[in-house]
Amino acid sequence: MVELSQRDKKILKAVVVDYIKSGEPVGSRTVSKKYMTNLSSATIRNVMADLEDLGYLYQPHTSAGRVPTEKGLRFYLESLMEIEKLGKRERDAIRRAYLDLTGGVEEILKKTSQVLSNLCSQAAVVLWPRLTATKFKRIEFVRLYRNHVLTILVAESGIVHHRLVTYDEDIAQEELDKLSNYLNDILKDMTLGEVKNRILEEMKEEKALFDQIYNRAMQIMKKALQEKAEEAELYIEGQANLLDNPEFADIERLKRILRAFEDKSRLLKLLDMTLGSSEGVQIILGPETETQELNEISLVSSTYRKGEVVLGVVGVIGPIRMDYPKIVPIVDYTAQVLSELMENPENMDTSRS
Amino acid sequence: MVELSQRDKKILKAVVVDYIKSGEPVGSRTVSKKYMTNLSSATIRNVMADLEDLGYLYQPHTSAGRVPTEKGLRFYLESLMEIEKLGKRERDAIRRAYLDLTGGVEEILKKTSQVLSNLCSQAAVVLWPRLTATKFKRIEFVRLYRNHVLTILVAESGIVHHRLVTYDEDIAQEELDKLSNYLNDILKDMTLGEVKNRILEEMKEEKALFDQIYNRAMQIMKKALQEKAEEAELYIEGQANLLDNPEFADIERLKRILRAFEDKSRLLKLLDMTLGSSEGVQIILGPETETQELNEISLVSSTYRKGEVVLGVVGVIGPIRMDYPKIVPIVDYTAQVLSELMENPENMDTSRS
DNA sequence: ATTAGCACTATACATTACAGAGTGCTAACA
DNA sequence: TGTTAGCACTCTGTAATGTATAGTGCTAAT
Repeated sequence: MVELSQRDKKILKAVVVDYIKSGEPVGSRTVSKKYMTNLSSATIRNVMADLEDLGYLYQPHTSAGRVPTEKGLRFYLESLMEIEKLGKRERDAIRRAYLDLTGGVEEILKKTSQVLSNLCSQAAVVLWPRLTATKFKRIEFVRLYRNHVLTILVAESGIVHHRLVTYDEDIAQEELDKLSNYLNDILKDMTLGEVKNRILEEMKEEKALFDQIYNRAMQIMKKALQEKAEEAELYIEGQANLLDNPEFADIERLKRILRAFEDKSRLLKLLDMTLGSSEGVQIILGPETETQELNEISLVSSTYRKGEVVLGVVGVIGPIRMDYPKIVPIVDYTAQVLSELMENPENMDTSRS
Repeated sequence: MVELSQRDKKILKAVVVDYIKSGEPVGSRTVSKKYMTNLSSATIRNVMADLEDLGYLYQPHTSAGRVPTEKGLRFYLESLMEIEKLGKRERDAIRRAYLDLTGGVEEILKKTSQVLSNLCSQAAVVLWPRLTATKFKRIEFVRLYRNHVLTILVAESGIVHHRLVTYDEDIAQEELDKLSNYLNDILKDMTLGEVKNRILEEMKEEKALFDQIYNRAMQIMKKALQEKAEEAELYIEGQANLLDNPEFADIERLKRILRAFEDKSRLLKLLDMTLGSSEGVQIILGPETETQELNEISLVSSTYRKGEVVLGVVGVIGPIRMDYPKIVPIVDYTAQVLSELMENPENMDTSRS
């Protein structure tokens, strides 16, 4: 593998930057004039031919300029990109967006997706806090009708999960209240991950066989906690923004992408990939996922946290050609602000005054 | 206003039907050949010219065929359309879709939007049961942090509304439990509309000034019931289906429509219009709403009910040129099935066996 | 009242021509 | 030896042109 010289990198960078701006293949003349006035277009041409041989650039046809390949883009993202610094004005705009919210965490998350999609002029996506990461606050059982119990699970963050479970006996509301009281008592201050484990564990023990109340409580609770794969655990916002990108003028392409959005499971998988990652912004290029449907888009994302615990993911989805230097710091900062809000929800109110 | 002769109507109908099928202006020759073999194209031409003068048809340019105007379409829908009968196969398909659902009403509604968008190959929309129409089942208060109470309202249908309210005093969880117990007691068996009225009414009375528990309960309950205008009270499904319509090949048009969908308030208003309507399917053509954003689409909708009480609306959204004879009965039947399910949720389980 | 026939018109489509942008290569230059 | 000017070549996009097609309105004949 040949090392790129300083000059090669500079030219590669110029091509990527210009391509990101214009969306069109960039020729040697453009690079020479706009980015490297000390070199002639002929020289640039030679270098670009080399870069093409090395797989960083690609030529749509003989007499066209060059377009970065996935490899070229990735190299740019890793080593060449100069992230813009976020201006005070933008930082304020992001913070201010949260000021007049009165509702709970859901509202904050929804607002976040709006902020991101507006500021970046692309689609934005927000993955909800994972159940396992948040703390248990309260459980409530409501008998709706025969054999059917509505379970309402409240996380410490204020997020509410509810679920209708069936139980093979019909339990009166009075007894359900006892069960929930019991559970509220013993599950206090655990994370939902711990809750789940504990329940699975204790159901194995003999005690379950003899203590009916205990047994029922555990059974219902277990059902309440079952992850429903279909559940919409994410917001997508600003899909219409995607239409502003010239690369999506092609209807067929657009259709593929919108369909991918409707079936949220694929996106979930994508976002899950970034959940485990370390701090900071991550960029996933569509082709890297090897998922046909996401081939033409890319994701700029970051996790948000409460203290050290990763809760979820926020990100921006757009075409592979995105204005990364602008978007990366926005996602970064938004995720930070969101983490602060998660840490201390009362902030929101005090900052209003 | 001149009355249309039988023949005029037949020709108008032919134009509309053919236009709905093909999406292109239909000429006299086509009508003569495909729909009225007993008449020559010249005769048809004369009639069509008359229909144009009367405002039922419109000619994009001198040498093109005719396209129905809004007036023409409306006339067709009211008096000429022959609704197709829904085959047993389709009826079964709709019923079967609900069989394997385990969750509550939300899941049913979501499924409904999927069913409609699939069967009609357009976007589908489902308006949730209005708060006021459903019966109160239970209220729960959870203290999240200082001055912040999470209120959880369960309707008899199993729909859960939750909301974070602030209260100017910090109330301990023990007291909140008392308050909710009190409310659960006195609000039993009322509809949420009645609940709201009763609370507003009683807060005026003097009792509120003296009885602190009573007072607090009412205050918080009132806040919990406040309709949040922004709340997403509807599902939209199958937006990508719209891309299959040739009329939406134009990106600009598509953009306008997707933006209209993102701002749900406009759609809500549209659906509200049909809420008050009598039984059966209603069709609203975009231009009739006089809302710029909805100008190019139309809505086929029906209410769904529990007994005599109208709960919400289901519908199909597509281009003004839609296959109404096919879609109307689908919407109609789906709304019926949905009403049955609302009436008696246990149906779902029994039919599974 | 209906229709055949004809002149007329607008669109859609294919063909052609041409300008523009870009390349690779060669030869000259510092 | 690295850089550059110059030139022939290639591909695309666009504008201009001609032609086929589908449709109309009108008139005169049935």
